Amino acid sequence: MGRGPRWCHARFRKFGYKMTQPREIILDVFSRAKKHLSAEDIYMEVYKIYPGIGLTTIYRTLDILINMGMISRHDFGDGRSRYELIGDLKSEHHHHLVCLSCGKIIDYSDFIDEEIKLFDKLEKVLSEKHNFEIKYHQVGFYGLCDKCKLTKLS
Amino acid sequence: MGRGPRWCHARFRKFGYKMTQPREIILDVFSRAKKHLSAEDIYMEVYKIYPGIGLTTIYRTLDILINMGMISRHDFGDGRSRYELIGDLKSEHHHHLVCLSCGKIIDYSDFIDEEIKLFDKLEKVLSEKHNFEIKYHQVGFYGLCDKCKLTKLS
DNA sequence: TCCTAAATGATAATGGTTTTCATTTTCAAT
DNA sequence: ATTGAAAATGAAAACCATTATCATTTAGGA
Repeated sequence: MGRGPRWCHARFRKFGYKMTQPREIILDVFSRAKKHLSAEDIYMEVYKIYPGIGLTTIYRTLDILINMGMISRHDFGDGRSRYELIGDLKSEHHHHLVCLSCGKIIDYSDFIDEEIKLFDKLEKVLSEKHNFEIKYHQVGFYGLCDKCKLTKLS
Repeated sequence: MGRGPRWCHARFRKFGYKMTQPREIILDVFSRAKKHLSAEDIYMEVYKIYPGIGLTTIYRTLDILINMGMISRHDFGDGRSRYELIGDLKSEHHHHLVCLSCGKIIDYSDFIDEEIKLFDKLEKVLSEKHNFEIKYHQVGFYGLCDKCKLTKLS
């Protein structure tokens, strides 16, 4: 609901963009994704049904979707950006555990209630104090995952 | 105190590294810095007193300092990493407001008490639950700063 | 002072992302 | 349905932060 091709078409139009097959497929890939996707992840998925696709188009579409507020970009420090749909429950809070060694990313949802309360308050105060329009926030805990913790003992 | 060249020399030795002039100057640049520095920021500062410096040495020294736990790396999504000394009051909490348009970064310290309490708890629970060794955490609010908010109205 | 491991810096390579540009596609107006 | 201007596309080259290579220099214990 509100996610079909028609709805998207109108949404694209509203922003002055055209709806194209590559864009539709990219959105479809996003809606089926169960994790954060890199540009290349998306490229490879789209390629399966649309081998003519170019990486350039992936990047351009990502820019557009970010502009339209439909996806968010994340940076986990491994040199490549990850993207995910906004609006899904899973993406409402961008809180992660990131392994500095192997790059593994774990989403967590502990203490979400407490966090939401604090972050709502923070967002309100910060945006007023610094005259900042806050779009989203990100929380990352960085360290070593179970496996890499063992490796590092050598 | 505990920051002089002698202290650093011993600290480097302890990790099997040698103390060199480039490294000493880089540390000096850090200690005088009032904000997060990019590799090139550091390069340009060091260049003023040591024109023989190479960018490669900057990057290698940054790796070493991170390994020794003397600096931390931050990623604000503009494609280049920033670094700052650990141990200064200002760097104890890596909480920032980042402008998505101009890249401006604001450090804030509101609600720090409440945040510390929550993050201590979170760190404890998460590290146990996921068997993760947490080194540090980062919080970022992303949006538009006062100036860019106006620009975007056009 | 000497010796060896470590550090250095010029250069080239890497890899994710952007730019360029000639061609193709979309879609509102006809 | 056809048309035409504006937007989108993809191949290739450019970009740029960071990393690897390697011959030369330096640090610091013996």
